[in-house]
Amino acid sequence: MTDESKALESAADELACYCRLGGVMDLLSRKYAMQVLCVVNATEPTRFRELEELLPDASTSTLSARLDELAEARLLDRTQYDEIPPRVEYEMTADGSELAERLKPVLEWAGEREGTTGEA
Amino acid sequence: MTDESKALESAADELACYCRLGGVMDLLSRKYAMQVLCVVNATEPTRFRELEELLPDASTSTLSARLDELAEARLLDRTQYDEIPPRVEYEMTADGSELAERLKPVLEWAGEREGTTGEA
DNA sequence: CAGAATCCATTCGGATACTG
DNA sequence: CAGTATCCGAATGGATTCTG
Repeated sequence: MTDESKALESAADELACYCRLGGVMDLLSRKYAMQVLCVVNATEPTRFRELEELLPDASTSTLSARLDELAEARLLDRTQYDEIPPRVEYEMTADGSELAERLKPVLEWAGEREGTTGEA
Repeated sequence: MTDESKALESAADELACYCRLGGVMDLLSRKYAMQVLCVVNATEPTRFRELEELLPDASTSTLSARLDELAEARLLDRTQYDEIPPRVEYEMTADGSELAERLKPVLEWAGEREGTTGEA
């Protein structure tokens, strides 16, 4: 088998996959989901308050929802310390970390593009 | 300056960016947007019909909407040939292609994860 | 501090039908 | 073939208020 046909085959495999990404992609498509992942990945252990400061446009409830979803999907871990005042920390799971690394180039691209394109 | 402090600085830069990704991320967060980008990137020039076959879960109107948005954001180009029957082809712009390449690892990860995680 | 709960406007996306 | 137009229910996210 030639390299070329191998390349074609793997392209076909990828394509076949693209139609069945369901669950995870829906999760990632929710507002700030990718940002949350990358911010936690870059600052872990991360507290709720930090997240709010780093993503000021996101509302408390949205952030909270995203955190729950990502934790339930085992992309990140939530650890609660019963102190006063209460403290909660979020950290990446191995899976979440892997995803965040792959997400980074995308968000960086998005960051560079801001302002680059003249948008009305 | 040490490598370490450089790393910290760039981490800070990245973080500062994550709060201002607005527009593009909203675009990418719409349903099937990332898939469309990657499918076109892998099959260009791509016709509407192909897209529908490769992403059968997406409705005509959703696909159409996504294509419009991505074209308007100059992530892909739309070329219309006035033949009978009509033919339209979508291709990546340089920008879109760059993004699609960065998106690929993410979608691949998503593909591998399907079935891997016991989801109800 | 770290959310949970509630309420609501808006958006999104699917189905369907129609067009050049 | 390649959409567009319309309609509508479902889901989403923001604001606000309250709690352990």
